[in-house]
Amino acid sequence: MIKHFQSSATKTWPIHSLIRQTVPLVSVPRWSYQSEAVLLADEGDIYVSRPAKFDSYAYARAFQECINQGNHVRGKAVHGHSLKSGDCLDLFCLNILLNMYAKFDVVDESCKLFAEMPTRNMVSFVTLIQALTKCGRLLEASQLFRRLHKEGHELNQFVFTTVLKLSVIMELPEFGWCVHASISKLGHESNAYVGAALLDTYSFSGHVFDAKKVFDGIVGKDIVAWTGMISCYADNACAEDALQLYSGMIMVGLKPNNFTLTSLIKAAASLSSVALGKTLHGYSIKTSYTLDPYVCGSLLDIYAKYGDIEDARAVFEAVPQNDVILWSFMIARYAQADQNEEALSLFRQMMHASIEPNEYSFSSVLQVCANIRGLNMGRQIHSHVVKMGLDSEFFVVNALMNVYAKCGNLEASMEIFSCLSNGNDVSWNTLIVGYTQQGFGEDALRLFYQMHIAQVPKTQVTYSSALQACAIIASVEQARQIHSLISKTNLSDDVVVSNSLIDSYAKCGNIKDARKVFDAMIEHDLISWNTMICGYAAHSLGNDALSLFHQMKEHNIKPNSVTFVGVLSACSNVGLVHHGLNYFNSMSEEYCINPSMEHYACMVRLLGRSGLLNDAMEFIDQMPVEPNVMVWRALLGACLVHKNIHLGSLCAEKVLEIDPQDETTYVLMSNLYASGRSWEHVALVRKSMRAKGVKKEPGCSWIEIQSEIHSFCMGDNSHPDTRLIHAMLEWLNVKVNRAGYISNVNVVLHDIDDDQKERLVWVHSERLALAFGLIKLRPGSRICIIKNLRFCQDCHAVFKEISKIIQRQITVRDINRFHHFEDGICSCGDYW
DNA sequence: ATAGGGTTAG
Repeated sequence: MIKHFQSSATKTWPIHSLIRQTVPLVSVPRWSYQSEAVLLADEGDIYVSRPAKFDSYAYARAFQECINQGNHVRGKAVHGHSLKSGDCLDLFCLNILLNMYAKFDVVDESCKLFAEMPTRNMVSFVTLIQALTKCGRLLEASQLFRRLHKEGHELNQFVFTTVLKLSVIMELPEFGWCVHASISKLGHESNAYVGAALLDTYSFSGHVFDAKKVFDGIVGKDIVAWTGMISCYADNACAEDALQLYSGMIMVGLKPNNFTLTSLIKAAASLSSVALGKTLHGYSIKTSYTLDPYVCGSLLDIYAKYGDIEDARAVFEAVPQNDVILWSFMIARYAQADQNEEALSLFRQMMHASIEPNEYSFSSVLQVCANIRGLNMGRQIHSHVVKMGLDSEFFVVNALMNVYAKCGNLEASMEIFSCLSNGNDVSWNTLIVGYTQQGFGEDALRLFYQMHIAQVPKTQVTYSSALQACAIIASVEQARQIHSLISKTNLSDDVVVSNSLIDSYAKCGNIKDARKVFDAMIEHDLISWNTMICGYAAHSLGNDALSLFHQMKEHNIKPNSVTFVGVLSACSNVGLVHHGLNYFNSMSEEYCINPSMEHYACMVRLLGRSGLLNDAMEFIDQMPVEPNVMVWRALLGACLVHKNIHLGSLCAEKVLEIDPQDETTYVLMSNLYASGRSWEHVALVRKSMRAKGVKKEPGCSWIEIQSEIHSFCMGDNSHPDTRLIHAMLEWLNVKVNRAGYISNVNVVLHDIDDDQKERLVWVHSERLALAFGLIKLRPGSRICIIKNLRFCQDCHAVFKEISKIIQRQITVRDINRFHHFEDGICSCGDYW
């Protein structure tokens, strides 16, 4: 009550008149006290009764004060008063008002004012152009510049810096270069402000040499000019020049500021010199520039990319954590390093600190959801994103699509995609990669062709995932079509795309075409060599794989872990036990590569297949790590080939101890018992499978006829040509039997009479596919069949016979490898 | 008196 009274009492006293009196006494700088017009606005209507006439200068002071204080409401009130009182505002004052509305982000108000102004000068134009540039209305800004030019206003340094900045933001450096001509003509080139802006234009378009010419021409180079040139070098892969220029700058006695440090750290990053980064970090700490978010950001960048992510974390912890960019950056790096828990915990902390996540934070945390296949968390964040209105942000949308795709919910991913008004290449790619990774090769390829028809530009990612899709369904025809599309683009020499082509041809059964692509490549990376070596290994071309491995070493390419998986499995496919052991030992001795489970499994397979079952067992005993399912299963496979029931059941026990649901093991075990005709054991295995709810995946094979995939399941009669197929099978049966072949019906799991068993194997999916291929494909051409499981033993033997009888090459890709049949022999040497 | 230059993340 009292307070209120006192305040209203003060109000009745005209303070501004008091201030006017005090000014001469205490000589405060002119602009530091409140102007009368501001007070007038604050006091409101009280002064309306008192006729207060203000001149334009008073209003100008008032507006400027409101700008400085960021007081939006007051600014508007003062403007309102001037309109009501009819006080005149001259051009000078109106320009400040233009600027005020621009600063308060009400550019529409600025535009309105600009249109209503009785006259305008160059300052009015410059102010509005800047305002429009800042809020992204670039077209209007450039039109305004044209008008300024047409109306014949003077072109001074301010105009030039403004329009140069516009040219960079519009990504039209050519526009900036045209302006350069006028700048030179008017002699503004040597001005430090104009020079720095010009420098930026050239730097942006990568014209380092022209930038340097501008820099050299600047008279009285200040820290901004030096920093501009340093940053130009740093941005355009001339890090050494950046550092050299920096020492020149030190020599003329200038000290780096936060801008300079940011560019220098960036240069250090492009040299991947963490040591230099650390020196600059030290200097930044001394000068407190680490408090600058930009300096901090570039330090985070260099540590996370080339050093230790924990160093980056330390930088992050040492600064005030109120910058969403730094948070997002840390989260993104953790997500990329697959440190998902850390990324999530930071995201939670950020929310807790009431820092509003932006599109970057959301896309990073969504990447975490994709990494950990966290569908529920992804959904939660999705709704959060929608609430914040960020669901149309490009990166966020693609990250969301990626989460759903990675979690196997391709429908949801597709739904987001179909809601996009214009899906760009990344969203198409996300979808194609999603379908490919979930194993839906046909859907992925359908999308690829839709993308092609929609004329969306295709990238490295598009082609490699489409080729991967071809590999899944083993469609060599479509791989060829995509290959011819690629050869018409500038990606035909791309290493990643070429590597995908090699892999795709190899997986489609066409190892010769794979090699052609390999030979045609201008340069090979480690992946090219690995892909080719592993391709040869899968095709049992062990000697080709090993000779390529030696060529690789001659080219001084250092093999990695994957190379040795290829090399060792090549040895195991062709039974090179001695070589294999040598390569295995050289891995750790020569190349410092620790053997992984895959390498151990390769070795067990190598020893086991060659009949050295005891050596294989000994090898397992000597492993420094606990063997996993893969290793035991490798030995079990060898036991099956060599019919060692005792060791085989031991292996099976080991596998089922680790993974009681491993269906392959049950199948292998029943095959093993069946081969020894111990039907009670087979029955036990089947019982145990039923008890544990393990089901045998149905055998399925497919074959491509004129770019169309035909698939067959065991005993499948659903194909329209089923009658023809069965007639063909009957014919083959007679032919094979006449050739003296006796069916190895052990492989059938059921305890039924041999006649029935034989009928059962004659409807195995691989035989159906083969019969269909024989009907449909050109006589004499190679037949290529894909199977989802391991090749059946009996079918394998029959395929060998058939290849001899009909004198045709047959290729079968099973879950592990390729089998090339020719004239009664299989490339696998009957070990698989 | 009013307008201007350079630096961080996919």
